Amino acid sequence: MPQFENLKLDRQLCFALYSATNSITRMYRGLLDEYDLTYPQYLVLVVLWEKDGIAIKEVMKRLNLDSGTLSPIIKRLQIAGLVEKVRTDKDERIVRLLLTDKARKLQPMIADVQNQVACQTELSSEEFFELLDRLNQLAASLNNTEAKQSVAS
Amino acid sequence: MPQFENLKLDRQLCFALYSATNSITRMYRGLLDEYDLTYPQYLVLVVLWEKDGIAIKEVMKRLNLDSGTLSPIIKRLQIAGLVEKVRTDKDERIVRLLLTDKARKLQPMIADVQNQVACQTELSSEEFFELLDRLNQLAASLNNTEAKQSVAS
DNA sequence: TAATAATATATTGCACACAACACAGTTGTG
DNA sequence: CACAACTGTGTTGTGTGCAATATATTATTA
Repeated sequence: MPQFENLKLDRQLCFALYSATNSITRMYRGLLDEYDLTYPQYLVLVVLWEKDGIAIKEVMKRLNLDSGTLSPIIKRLQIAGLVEKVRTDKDERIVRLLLTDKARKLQPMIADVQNQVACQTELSSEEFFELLDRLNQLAASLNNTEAKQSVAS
Repeated sequence: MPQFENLKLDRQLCFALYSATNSITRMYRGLLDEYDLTYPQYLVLVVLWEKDGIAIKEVMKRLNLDSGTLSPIIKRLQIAGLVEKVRTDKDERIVRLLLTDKARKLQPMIADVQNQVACQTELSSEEFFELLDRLNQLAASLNNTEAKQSVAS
C-alpha cells in the first residue's frame, strides 16, 4: 500500500494513465478517420472479429463499458452497415451482434493500424509486454476492489 | 519496434490503458462526488494547488488538454466558486486562474483521495513507481511522435 | 504604419462515459 | 398460477475530449 506526501501531478499514476490514454486515442483518431471509425467503435469490431455473433452483454464485459456507452456506439456501427442485431430465440432479451461482409472486408485493411500505434510507442517488445502485464494486473485489482470504496488507508 | 500478428484484445496495450483509465475515473467519481467535483475538475485544482495563478494556457499544457475541453471545465469551477479568472495587464489575451479561499480550504479534505485510489491499485511502492515511470516514458514518446503519423512499420 | 501572421481563449458540433431510470422478458417462490 | 425479483437492453441528462472555427489581442513585416 503506497503512501504519498502530496498532490504533485508528476507523481500521480492516475494522471499518467489518463494522459497517455488521451494521447493514444488522438493517435487512433488520425488513423481511423479514413474508415469513419472512432476508437471505441474500432474496439467493438475487434471484439467481434475475435468472436462473431456474441451478445451485447458479452461485449460490455469484454470492453468494461456499460449499456449507456455501448448502445449508441453499436447503433452507429449498425447505421454504418458494419454490424447487425439479432434477437435469440431462447431468450428474447439477448441481442447478438453479427458482422456484415463490409465489416469482414474491413479487417485486413485495419489490421495495420494497431501496429502503427505500437511503433509510435517506441517501446521494445520486452518493455511493451511488461507494461501490458502491469496494466492488466492493475485493471484486475481495480475491478476487484471497485464498489467497496471506503477501505482504510 | 514491436510487431504483432493479430488484433486480439488481450494483446493490445492501448486497450489496457483505455480500460484502466475508465476504471480509475470511475473510482475517482465515487470519491469526488461528495465534493461535487469530476476527475478533470480535480486535476485542474491539483495544478493550481501546485502553482496558483498560472495562465489557462499553462494548465492546458500541463494536463495535455485543449481549450475546447478545458474552457467548460474552468467555467464550472468558476460557477462552483473555486477559481477566479483575471486578465493580465501586460497581455490582455492571457487569463490567469486564481484559487478562492473555498478551494484552498478544500485541499486538505481532498488530499486523501489520491491515496485511497493508490491503495486500491494494490501495487507495491516499487511496482507503482515503475509503472509510473513507464507511463511517463510512453507519454513522452507519444507526444514526440504525435502529428508525424505515417511512419513506415 | 497598415496589412498580416501569430497567440490566447472561447464556442460549436459530435461522440463518448456513466449514473439513473425505464422496460420487456425471464426466473424464482409462494 | 400469481407476482416479485432479476436480467438484458435501451434512453436521458451531465460532463468531458477534440476538431473546426471564431474573436480579440499582440507581434511582425512589408
